[in-house]
Amino acid sequence: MLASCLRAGMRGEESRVEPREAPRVPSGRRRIVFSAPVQGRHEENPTMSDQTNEHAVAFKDLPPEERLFRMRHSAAHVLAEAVLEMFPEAKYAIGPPVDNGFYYDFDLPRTLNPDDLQTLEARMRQSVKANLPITGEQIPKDRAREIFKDQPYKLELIDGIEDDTVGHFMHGGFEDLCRGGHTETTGQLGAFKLDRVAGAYWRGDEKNPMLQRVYGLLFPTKEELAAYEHQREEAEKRDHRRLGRELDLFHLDPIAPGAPFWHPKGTLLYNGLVDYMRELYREYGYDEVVTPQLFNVDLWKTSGHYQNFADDMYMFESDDEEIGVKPMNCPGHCHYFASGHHSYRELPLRLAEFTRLHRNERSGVLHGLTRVRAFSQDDAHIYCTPDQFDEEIFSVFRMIERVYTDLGLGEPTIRLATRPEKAVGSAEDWERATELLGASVTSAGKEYTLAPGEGAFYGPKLEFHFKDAIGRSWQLGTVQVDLGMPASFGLRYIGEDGEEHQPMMIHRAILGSLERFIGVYIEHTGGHFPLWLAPVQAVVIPIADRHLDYAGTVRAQLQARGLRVQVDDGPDRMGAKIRKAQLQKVPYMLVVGDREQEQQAAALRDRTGDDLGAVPIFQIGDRMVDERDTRSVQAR
RNA sequence: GCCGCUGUAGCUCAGAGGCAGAGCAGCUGUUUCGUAAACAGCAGGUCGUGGGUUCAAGUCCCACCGGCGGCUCCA
Repeated sequence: MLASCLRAGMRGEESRVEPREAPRVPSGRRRIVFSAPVQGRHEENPTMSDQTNEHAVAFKDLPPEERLFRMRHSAAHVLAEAVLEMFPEAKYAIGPPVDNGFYYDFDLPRTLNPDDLQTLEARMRQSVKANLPITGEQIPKDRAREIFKDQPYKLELIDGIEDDTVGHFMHGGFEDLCRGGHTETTGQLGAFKLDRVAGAYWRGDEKNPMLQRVYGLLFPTKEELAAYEHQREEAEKRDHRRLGRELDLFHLDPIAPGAPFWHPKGTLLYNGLVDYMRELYREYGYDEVVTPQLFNVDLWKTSGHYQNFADDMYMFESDDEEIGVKPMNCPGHCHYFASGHHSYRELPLRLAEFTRLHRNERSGVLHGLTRVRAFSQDDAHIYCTPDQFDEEIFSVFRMIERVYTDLGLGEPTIRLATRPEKAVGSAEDWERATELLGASVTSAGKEYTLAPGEGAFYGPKLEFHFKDAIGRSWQLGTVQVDLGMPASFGLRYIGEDGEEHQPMMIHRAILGSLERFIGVYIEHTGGHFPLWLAPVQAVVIPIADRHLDYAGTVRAQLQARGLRVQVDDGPDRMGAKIRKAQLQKVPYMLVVGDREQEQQAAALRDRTGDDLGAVPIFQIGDRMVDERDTRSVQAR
């Protein structure tokens, strides 16, 4: 059964949509990519007809996504033309279309500044105005080598192409090595704008020289370009670093790079999520443990982390021992497992841990809460028999679904990450484990796409990605099979047959790093947390000082029901207090004046601005308790 | 770590060789107010740090440290 499901699942690869030539989708900040309309063509080995019949179908008759792809691709050429004109000695590398636009990489005699972008953009507009025809043909490699004899990057690209001929595209006096996909003329570029210049390693390898990458934005119309820029501004308003400060949730300081200071309100949010996960752990049969922070490096040598990640671990000497601060929980959990005898009756054993992890991330990658050096995870390791494997994976799927629903995250998309270059275990084990994971996804009625070579060193993994409120995709949970540690830690259990067996081991996290999750969740909700997670659930706003006592009574009544309620007893007028609460995104405002005091009520207002009229306090309490206990995902 | 940009009050920003500024936030006082900002006053700074040029340096130069945007990495 698994095998047939497996084949079905593997087909997911074909439907995978990725920007061609674009960097792999990504990481850290780059994980946040606005969803792209660019659809997949065949990236590798385009057929001859693709190129010789470049303009066989009129540009205007192409599907819109193909037109956009070509506009962006041609814009990259026009950019390179402008750069070569500005710097005749420039070496040009690659210039693909990407989400939202295009880029081109150059090796230049000096660094570009923002004024240069203006100049280049003006020069590009001249090419657009000239409306030059873009022509392409297949030429023999030898001729291409002659044409690009002064262009080392192009020569390297030519060497890497397997065919006997390569694509050659021209417009005006500009020529480029290119597999094609272009507009008919330079006048068909739509609305574009040079965006920024950034460094990028040649072929993405940090051992190679760093080139200057010029990014451009490009959309079919001015309106769409403006809409994208507007969306980017909106995204900035949701930036968790900004909201973290505005909502008084956390701060970062150079005194502890990459280690957030959680403020009281942020801590409520943090602990709210931890409490929630603990509740699920009880329901799903997990056992929580607390293992050490500091281990003799022997542990990390056994697990393989020392060999694979020593540079990213904090290490120091103490009492002539070499100590490594824990970057992951799994070796500690394996050590716990190995410390006792286990019967098959104890399996599956699901060990969860929330304690703090430290990873010495390189300074350049740190980013708010989404890339930190100190964090904790809703991390767990499942030790089970081979028979139990499927059910354990399904159980994790159910839990993920539950969490996504409760948090209002919608349906995740799944990627299956396969064997990386640095890996433990045999190729056969990898293949088997990868198949198992893929099959479990399809038999759970879900689909996945492949992420070749992106697995952990100890095993293949499933990644769960969710799309946030403004269309950006984020990786959250993972499920991984471990092919190394059960053996390297000598894990054994006694089976029904009385013999020793090696358990299977599954790593899984649902929210992943709590820090990162909260960062993502802040941006997803724009700070409008559901009531059960809101640090302050209601603010009581007295109209005049004579209502202060009554406001205090209201707060006490609600606090008695376990609600987090504050009274705004400051000197502001009511309107200002409402504004303040609104900006703090407090779910409910309870305005109390003479009339409300009379009726033991409050004028209820929610953060969408709706006035819900005078409501008796006990009813407000009922409403809030219900909203909290059902974990209602309130409208924003 | 690498490339580029950037660093002035808690926050957002102006000042670009010649006395360190504004708005918001904060504090004090007046106002006691009916659904997104009452009014007045006060306080707030080694202009990221260190060095240099200059009669004079937020301002020019160098180094370092943060931050931002990319690249690389992400167990």
